[in-house]
Amino acid sequence: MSDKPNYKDTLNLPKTDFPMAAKLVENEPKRLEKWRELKLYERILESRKDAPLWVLHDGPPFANGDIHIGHLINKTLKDVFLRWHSLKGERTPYVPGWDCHGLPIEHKIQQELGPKLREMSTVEVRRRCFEYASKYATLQSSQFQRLGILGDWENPYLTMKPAYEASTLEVFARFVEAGLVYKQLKPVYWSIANQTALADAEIEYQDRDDMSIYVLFEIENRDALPSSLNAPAGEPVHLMIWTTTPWTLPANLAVAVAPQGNYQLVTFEKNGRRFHAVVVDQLVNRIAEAGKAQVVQVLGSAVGDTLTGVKYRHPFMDRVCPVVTADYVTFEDGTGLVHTAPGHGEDDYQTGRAYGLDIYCPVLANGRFDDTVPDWLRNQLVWDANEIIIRRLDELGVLYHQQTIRHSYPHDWRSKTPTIFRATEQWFIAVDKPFQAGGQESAGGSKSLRERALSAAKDQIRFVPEWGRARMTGMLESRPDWCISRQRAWGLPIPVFYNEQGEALLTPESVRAVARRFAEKGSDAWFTDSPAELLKDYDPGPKFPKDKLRKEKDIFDVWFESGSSWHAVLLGRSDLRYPADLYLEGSDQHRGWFQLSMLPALGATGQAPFKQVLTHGFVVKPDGRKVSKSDKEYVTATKEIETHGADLLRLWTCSVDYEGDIPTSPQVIREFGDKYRKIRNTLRYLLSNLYDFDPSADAVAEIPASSLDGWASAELDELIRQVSAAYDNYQLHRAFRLLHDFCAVQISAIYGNAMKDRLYCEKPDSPLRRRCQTVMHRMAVVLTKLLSPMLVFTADETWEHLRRAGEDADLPSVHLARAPQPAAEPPSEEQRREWELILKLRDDALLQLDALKKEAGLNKALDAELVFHVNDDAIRQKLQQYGPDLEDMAGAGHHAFAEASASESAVTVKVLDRRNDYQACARSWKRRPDVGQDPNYPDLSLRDAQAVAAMRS
RNA sequence: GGGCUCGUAGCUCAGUUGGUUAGAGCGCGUCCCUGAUAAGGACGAGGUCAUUGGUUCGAAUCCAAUCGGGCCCA
Repeated sequence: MSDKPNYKDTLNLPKTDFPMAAKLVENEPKRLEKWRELKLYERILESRKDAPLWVLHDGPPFANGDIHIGHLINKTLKDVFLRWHSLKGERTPYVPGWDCHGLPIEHKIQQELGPKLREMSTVEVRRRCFEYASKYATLQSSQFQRLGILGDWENPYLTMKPAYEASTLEVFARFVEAGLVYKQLKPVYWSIANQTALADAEIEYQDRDDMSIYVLFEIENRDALPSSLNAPAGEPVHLMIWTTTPWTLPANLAVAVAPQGNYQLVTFEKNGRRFHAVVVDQLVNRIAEAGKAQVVQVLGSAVGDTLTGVKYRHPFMDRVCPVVTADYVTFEDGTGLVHTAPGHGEDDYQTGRAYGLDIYCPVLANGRFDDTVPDWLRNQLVWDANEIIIRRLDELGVLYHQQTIRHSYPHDWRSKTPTIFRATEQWFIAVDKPFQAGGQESAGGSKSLRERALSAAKDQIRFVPEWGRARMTGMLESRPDWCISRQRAWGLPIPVFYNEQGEALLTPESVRAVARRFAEKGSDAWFTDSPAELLKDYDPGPKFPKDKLRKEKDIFDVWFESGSSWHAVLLGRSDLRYPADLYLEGSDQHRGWFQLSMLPALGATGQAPFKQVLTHGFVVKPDGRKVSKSDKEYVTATKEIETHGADLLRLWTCSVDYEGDIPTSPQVIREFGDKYRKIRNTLRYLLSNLYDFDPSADAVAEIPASSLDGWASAELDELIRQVSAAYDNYQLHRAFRLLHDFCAVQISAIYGNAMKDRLYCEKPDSPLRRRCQTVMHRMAVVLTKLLSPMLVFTADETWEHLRRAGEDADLPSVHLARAPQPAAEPPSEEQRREWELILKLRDDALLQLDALKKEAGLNKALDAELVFHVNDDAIRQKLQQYGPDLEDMAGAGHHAFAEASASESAVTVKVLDRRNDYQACARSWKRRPDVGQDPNYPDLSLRDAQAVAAMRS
């Protein structure tokens, strides 16, 4: 220690227990415990029980595995918006949910059971699935809670709960009532090995060698051919098609052409034999080459559209079929004419429906042909049929060419065998059939689901971002009827019964009868109870004797269940309301949950289930590409939370523009820690300078505008306005940046830095110091509140270290507080210009200080003096009101005024090195002319001398 | 292949109805402070606004095409 007088003890140096290191990982769980004891969620709702409701309806994640980064982003966004609305004083109940039924869980259980599966009953398998889903719903619940998501975690909704199942059936009953449910054949992936339908998720693509063939179909009505083809009189004319699945030819019911394609009638010669065939112009040469044939001549051409009306005779089935047009016809392979079998392909099926063709499928569940085909094919396995059919076509003289190709082909992922497309009976909801919604005559009259959905998307829903509307509209325009049946065990049974004649019993009341049973016993009842028990109080009439009924085997598409959540949750709970204010999910849900919630809601009530739809993008690697689990950039949500704490992950989520892709990696998140620390340290600095400040006793009522305090106060008001607007518009990254930059610039670089001298050196209760503390205290309160939706843990921690007054005084948590309001109207234009001038002078001074540092070794701004050259009395008087701000804003020791020369602008600042002119005050380190003027304290400036004297008296 | 969408400094973001040398914060570099100290401050270097071609007196901003991503389909 030096023997110079040490004045450090006489300073009001910052003091606080608020630690610099957050130790989030260690401390967050303790705070969760505090909230639990406080019953924070219930308490917040209670404190807003008469306030307007704001309802966000949670989309149910699948109850499978740990939460991942997408869940983290989704739930964080929901929580932040809920908390913002709560901060604004609204009542924001939040009921989380889980999607529990479905294939992934059923598969998992099947894998676990292995061969034992065959010995188990459906009910036993379903019980395992139930346990599995319960386990993961519980696990994810705890992980979400660890993230700080506030909600009714004691009473979440699960789609497999009996009450929920019954509610889903009620939605179905309304569809039945509206007359929109029907049954029809539709091709699905079919595993011959397991004799079962397969979902998309059960398909894996493997390379396979198949025989591809070019086949000639003879045209039946030659007079329908466009004359521009110049078909030669008296000779047969053919359509040439190409297929890699010869076994589907018996089910051929049409040939599709591209409506805008340019087709030619070509005379080919192969092995000395001539024939005329229609093919697309750009493939003529490739066809000739492939078949080692010559193009003798091109007879004529015609556009695809003009070929409709042409009919051809099937080469070995007794039928005549049409030429149709389809958009999916391409000219990359084949002939430009596509063999169409509506019972054996998705595209073919759509075309078949469009043209009113049969959905004909002569293939049985065991992969063998039925009796509707010629003798020579009957009972043949489709794979064997390939060769038989090719041989037959050759014999008939209509096989132009055959060659082996290797292509990627869908396989059953369990048996590893190739699948086929096979038409089976499925249940549908009609989207184009007009109906009366839910008995509400006023709700749109007699319109179809599609019309209602399009109209709702057009002008009844707000989309964030706005382009969601276009995306949803496009999907609604093109979507086919909704196929709601699945051939699975783990799901909600479709409550249909069949009598001995195979007629279906499906009425609103039969569905409701089953729903009542499910509400009591859960949907397992479908597998344990008899039809008579399931229909207990319902009389289906003489056509359907209860003791002779057979139960449907199909279950619902899980989307029908999650898409009915508005009914089970929003209408089913008294604390919520229908429709919801907001649905918020990833942008993939335009097709998924958003659309498939809208359809049931419109079908049952005529009203969309949400007023606003918000979507967020997906996580990608820093280079913008898709991430996979094996990438080093893959982020494991649970691991990141354990490493950095939830608040950091939450803040990071709020910092990115979620409308687009979200670049992420462990490194990105780690480096983001700087932003958190900046905010935390700024809060800590504010708190540390408020240790002796009691807002209810020490606050200064008037903050003069012409002061840094006035400027800072106005900046804070502006921050409140802008952050509030950003939250209201769901622009979290904007809110984050405003808050962060306010900490970094307004407080840390400018205001907080400038105020050090007076905070530390003025006597504790000096007006100047108290005025600054008044502003800083408001800053701390405002920042804590505005940050509280994002930094739920840190803001609450800050709250505890903050001495509070008024309505905030007794609140045990910041999450019970109300949003901050600006203290004053926005400043006048004139006032704004005045502050701009002050900050401009500050910038000038800092540049000069930097120059002096480099040129003269002036390292401490306190050794410098700012001299303001002013040639305007009004400006001088204005500046003088700023007092010590004029030196403190640049960290200088002293300031003075001087006359400006006429050539200079109204006011300029000159920075002077005063190391050889003034003494430095031993206490404030400010170098100024008044040091030593008080004989009792020869080493102090007057201000410091008075401060020390006051404290020692 | 189709629908929707994105592409501004190393990173995260601003850039209103087209108008002076394209901004901020962070990071980085250099330096300062040591009374916010595993903190704080100052200054500085970074961009052919994905590319190309149009419209215009003038375009990051409007139009078209191309390239490269993403989501959903096929």
